[in-house]
Amino acid sequence: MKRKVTLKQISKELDVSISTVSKALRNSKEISEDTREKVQAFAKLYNYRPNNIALSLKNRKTKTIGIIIPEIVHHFFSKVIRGIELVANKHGYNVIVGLSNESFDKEVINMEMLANGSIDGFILSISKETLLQQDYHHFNETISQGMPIVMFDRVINDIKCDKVIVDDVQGSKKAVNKLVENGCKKIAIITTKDYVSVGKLRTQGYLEALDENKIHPEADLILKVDDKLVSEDYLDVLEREIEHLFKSNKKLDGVFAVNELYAITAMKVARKFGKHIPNDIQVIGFTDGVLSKHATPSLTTVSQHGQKIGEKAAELLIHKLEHEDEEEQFQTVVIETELVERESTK
Amino acid sequence: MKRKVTLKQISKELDVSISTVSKALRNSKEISEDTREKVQAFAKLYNYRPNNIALSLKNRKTKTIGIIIPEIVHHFFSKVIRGIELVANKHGYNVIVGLSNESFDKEVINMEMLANGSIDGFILSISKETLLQQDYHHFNETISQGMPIVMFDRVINDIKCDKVIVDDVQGSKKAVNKLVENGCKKIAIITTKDYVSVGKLRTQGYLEALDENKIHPEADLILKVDDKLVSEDYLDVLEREIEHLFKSNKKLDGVFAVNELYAITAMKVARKFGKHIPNDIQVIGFTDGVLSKHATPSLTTVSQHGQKIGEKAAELLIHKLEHEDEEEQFQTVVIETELVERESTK
DNA sequence: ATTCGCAACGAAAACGTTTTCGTGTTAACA
DNA sequence: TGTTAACACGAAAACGTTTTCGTTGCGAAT
Repeated sequence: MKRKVTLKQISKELDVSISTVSKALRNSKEISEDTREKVQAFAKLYNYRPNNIALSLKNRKTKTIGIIIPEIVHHFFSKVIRGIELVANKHGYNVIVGLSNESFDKEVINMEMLANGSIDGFILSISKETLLQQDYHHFNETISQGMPIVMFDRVINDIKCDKVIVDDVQGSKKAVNKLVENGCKKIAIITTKDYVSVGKLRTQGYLEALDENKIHPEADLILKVDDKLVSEDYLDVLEREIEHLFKSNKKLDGVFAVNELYAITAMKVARKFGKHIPNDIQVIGFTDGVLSKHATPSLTTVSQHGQKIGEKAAELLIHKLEHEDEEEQFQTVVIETELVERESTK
Repeated sequence: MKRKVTLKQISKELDVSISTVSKALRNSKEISEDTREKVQAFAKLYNYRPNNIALSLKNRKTKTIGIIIPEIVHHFFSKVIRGIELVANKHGYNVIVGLSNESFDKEVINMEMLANGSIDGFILSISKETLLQQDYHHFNETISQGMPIVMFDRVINDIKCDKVIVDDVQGSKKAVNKLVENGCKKIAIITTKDYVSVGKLRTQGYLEALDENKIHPEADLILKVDDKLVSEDYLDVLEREIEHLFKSNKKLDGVFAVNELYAITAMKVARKFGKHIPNDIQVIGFTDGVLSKHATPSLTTVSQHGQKIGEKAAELLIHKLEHEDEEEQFQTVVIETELVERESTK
């Protein structure tokens, strides 16, 4: 087992100083061609690679991006990571991942672990618990220590950082408008409680679209599911609530669900009630995951372009990291959604 | 913007030496209670946290695990990551993720990036291209430099490292036996080309199970899909090949697919041919993902327990890292599969 | 003969820790 | 009074780099 070779070892071996070795390897003109070749040959032979940690310490840059997300077993988030990793790697950055598991404490702990020198900046999406408690001190603290943050998807407006979001309102309007175009008269929305910012915005889009189409919103058609507790029987609860929605609205002919799972479950319930999709009821979801593509019938969705979100977030962060001199100003980039039509609509 | 405070700054501020500050913070008995309290109060006030990079350099340990996987937008791999992250965090480790995207070059580059001091050890699953080329020098080199590796799922036998695998053969036998028990006479397998080790093993399990049940294998019933090129029309090709399988085997009544996508597609084709699932044809997949759970009909699968695989891999690696003195010996842990029965079988 | 400039290299600081090994002061003891 | 031991602290090395600032030797110019 041959340990990694260092400058010091090379210098000892060749009987020159450490500085000479370092300079020779970086092709400094200070060093004679003779010794330069000698050093480089030796380094190549022993497969010398500068130690990243030492470089990080010296440069006070780690070339590493920290990602904090609520959950990784999730199509949207993994797509975002892929996007981040793609552009990060292109710029010579690595990516370190922390999972909050939707918990405030884990979010804080993970951030503290990484903020102490391990990374140059954060890309994150806020956990539900944090959104609920509205305690954002950890974000503000890391920012005030000079570490930039880029938030995506689940963001908070009054935090001084770049943001990448989806045009949730517009996306929802596209969906609802489609349903209206396709002849739906009674359109329900299955959404989350309002503390989840994206849920709130999508609900808003739904309401605006109804308004623009001169349709009166009905409280009965708005189902706000509480997904605070991800318990074992979560799916059952969800299904029961949707069943209740169907029962109390016999004439329901359109459903807009703010995520894939809600949409799939709605289709399941519809089938249970003997409704044909899309003839009796049309369904549109949000987030373009595997489920939507491979469900039967396949699901029309508002696609979020997770990978593009990740790419943009990484670009923003890296730009900030490599242009620290520029005056501070934060932007919010909106990634366009796209309505992907499949079999669950006419 | 207040930069992170260091020992040196504290020492200057309180007019003591750096050593005194360090010792005071670590509650050394060398330091008088007086100065200890003074230092700790000051440190708390300024929210002092030791710099991870400096610690890494000093201790020659980063407390970070490098993960290299072919793809992150994949239920199985993200579950594994979740498992790794879980136990890594419990032991105070962080997790840094590199994606090979099934490419040999990216795998090598990613490993080199991380191997130069950034991490203490690797957990990885080998890319298809690497498996195809059979070039394993990068694994052997990192190992010979004293950096431990744990491989999971897609592994190579003759590399000196710990491995965590699924009992692919047994799992497949469970599936096929189930189909036989349920009365299937003509059972097909949809699998990958043999260079994907798990595909090969699952095919082997299929054949063994047939043999044990005194069923003659038929070449026509074995469909080996080439997933080397993940092209645009990959799905179409897959579908056509499966259609061909169905056409040339009219009496087909059981399908065992080595992954979720193949299984789902098989069900789709079956429906196209007017076959009812599970009455006419029963289908079993491998890997327990979202698709299986939420498809209609929901899919009976051989569950791999991705999270458990990740947990075990992390345990093995961390044990090796924290007991470097122990004599080298490598183990291969087999994670049991489990047949999860759903609607696609009787 | 003295100065100058250049080529080629080395010493040392710095990044932020921890730890080993002094060192000076004081109090107790012979 | 002189020795010793405990106490409280500081200096310095080490981890592996890069970079600034010497320093040396030597040929050329004055």
